[in-house]
Amino acid sequence: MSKGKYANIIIDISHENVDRPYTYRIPDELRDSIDLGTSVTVPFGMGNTIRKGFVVGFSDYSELSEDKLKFIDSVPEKNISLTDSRIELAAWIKRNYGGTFSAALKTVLPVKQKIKAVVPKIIVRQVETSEVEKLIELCPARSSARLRLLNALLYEAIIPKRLANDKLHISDATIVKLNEEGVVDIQDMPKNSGMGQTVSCNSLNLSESQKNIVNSVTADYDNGIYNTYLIYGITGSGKTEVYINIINNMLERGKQAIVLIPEIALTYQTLMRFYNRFGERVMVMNSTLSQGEKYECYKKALNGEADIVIGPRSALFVPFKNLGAIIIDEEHEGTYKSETAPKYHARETAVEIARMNKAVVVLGSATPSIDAYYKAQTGEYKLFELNERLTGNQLPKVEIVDLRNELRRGNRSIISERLGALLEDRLSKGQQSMLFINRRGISGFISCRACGFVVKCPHCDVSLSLHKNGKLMCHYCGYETENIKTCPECGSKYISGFKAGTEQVEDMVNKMFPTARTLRMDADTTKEKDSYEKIISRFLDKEADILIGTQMIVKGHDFKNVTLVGVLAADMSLFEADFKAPERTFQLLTQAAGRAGRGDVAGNVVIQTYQPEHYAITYASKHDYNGFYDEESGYRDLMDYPPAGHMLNVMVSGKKEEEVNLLATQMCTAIRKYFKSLVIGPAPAALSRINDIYRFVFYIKDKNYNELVDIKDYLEDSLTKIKKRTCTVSFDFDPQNMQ
DNA sequence: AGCACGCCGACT
DNA sequence: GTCGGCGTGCTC
Repeated sequence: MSKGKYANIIIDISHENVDRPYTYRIPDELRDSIDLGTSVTVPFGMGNTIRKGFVVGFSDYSELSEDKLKFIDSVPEKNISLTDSRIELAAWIKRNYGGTFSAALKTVLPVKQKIKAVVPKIIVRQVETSEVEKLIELCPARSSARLRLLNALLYEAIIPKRLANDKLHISDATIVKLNEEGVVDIQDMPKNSGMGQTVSCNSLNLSESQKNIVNSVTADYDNGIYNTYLIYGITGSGKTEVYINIINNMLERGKQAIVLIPEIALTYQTLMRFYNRFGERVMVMNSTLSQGEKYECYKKALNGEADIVIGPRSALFVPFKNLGAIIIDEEHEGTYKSETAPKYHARETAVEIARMNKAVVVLGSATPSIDAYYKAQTGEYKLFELNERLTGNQLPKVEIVDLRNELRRGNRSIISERLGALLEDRLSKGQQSMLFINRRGISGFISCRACGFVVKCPHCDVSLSLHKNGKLMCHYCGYETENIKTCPECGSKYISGFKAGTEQVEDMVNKMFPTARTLRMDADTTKEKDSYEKIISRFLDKEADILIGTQMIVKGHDFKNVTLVGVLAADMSLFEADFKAPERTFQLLTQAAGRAGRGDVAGNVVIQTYQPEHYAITYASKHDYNGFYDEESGYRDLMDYPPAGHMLNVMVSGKKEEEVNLLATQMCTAIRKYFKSLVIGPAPAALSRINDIYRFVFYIKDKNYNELVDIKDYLEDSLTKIKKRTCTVSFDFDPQNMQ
């Protein structure tokens, strides 16, 4: 980006009221030392208080007249302080994932929300109550707020400031006045006590292969080698214990660690294992944490009050001073990719943060993402395997049921004869079952219930979606064709979109087994706070025989009494309009299968599908990750899909359809003219209109990621040259879901 | 966050 | 009228 006449500066005040760029004039003598991300000091506010700020952009003209703009005050000596490294990180995120600089800054730095106090303060009474009584008598009747506070101080020697502000409606001005008079003192809320007991290392009962991982990682670290490691370990092979021991070694070296977990998988048990080992040195962040509470976590990290943070994607940005390791559990999970701009991937960002801080990254999964395993194959990551179950129990028996045969035999229900028989058997034995209905990709693909044929795009090899206009459409390239009434393969008229929800399944089960007690878990039944945990614990307490649910039932939980898992329509996720569909299907099926027989009794898994010969399903049924990887990565290579190549998804949205379409088309034309990367589209997005905002997407493919970054920079730069812009443009690198 | 503006009740 | 507390809104 070229330097303009003015600098856009974000003021370093973590408060949303001032969280926007301000335009400043650049003094000539400072012009050379000012760049994107430079920290500067500027006069701010009516009193022209000198404050710190960050340069987040340049512009040539301003909406305000020039005489109203102030000059940048100075550029302080460039010290590599923590904030600077955060800016560097924000710059990296902005460069690699697009979006605004302030959005990147905001992902990296916590912003204080409206009501939340950043530092909880307390008001401490400094005088005797008799003195307070005198002050109340002397208090003029107009000083109502002062009176309220004094009255409260008669009863309480210490009042949390937030309570005084919110509940007693006393503004800071009143409190400050009383403070100046020496009546009260304003102090920080005291910390919870008892911090920092050290925990001795006891890696006693690690298996040989577990020890090997811990020792190699630690030895590398001690030799100044900061690698990224991928632990491919089947469910129950003890990955958590490996993480704990690596972290422990880091703590012994005075380093800190970040542990990322997919939101839903942070179970009470996992948490307690960390607490038992590391006590109060552990901070937990969950997704329900407010910005203010996140800010508290960041502060604790800066003050050295904690050494370990466990949390979702955003925990990555906890600013430890001596970061030693970043652990990413269930590395393959889609939640590690941000859905809002900047759409960063936690895995790649973790690797970058580790590089900046000289730390190691440890990834773990029972079904590694193709991306990560690919990098392990090329040597970019170091691979470890854990392939024995510590408890020694066997993997469950997996059967595939061909739903096309069920239809032929006249069974139109969603539950096959075989699954029905097994359910009955488990009910009679008092054992529990889980029915998993794969809701992913439910939107729109057309398949034949007689032969399993799926209508696909002739150019992109993804399934076509049924549009409201009654036509079938490809969301990659915009290819369009008429909907079909009969199957072109077998002539059956049972060709349509697949419709089945958890509710219908529950009704069906209740009809088939009137005595069975069922529990349902899906987006509807888990809306309320804690309802997810409630359903899980009710099922653990054997309050139900059958748990029916969407993907959320197959993540992470150990149900000792479950001996049967039924996957109702495995291929649903297989044909969503997305090249990652087979990968996700394989992962889901493997996880679902892993839920059966975790106790002493061997389990059964029934996978119902219209596509029994699809490689994602056959390899999952054989517990064969490597077989699946070989086939899938070969396919990605062939199509230049990630990780073999890279993709950039550009979404253009705006109120007027023609304008959006025009801009998207112009952008595509320009890229085709100036770059040699392959451009696909534009096409209307899968959700082509949301709240009367029209959305068009196009894709750019290239072997070289940086080529895509250049295209993004080019597009962003040309966008700033458009005077009146009515459309917004957002970027998604190597998208998790196609739009 | 922190400063000033202006509203409003109270006192001269 | 004038003084001063206290909430509100703005800061390039």
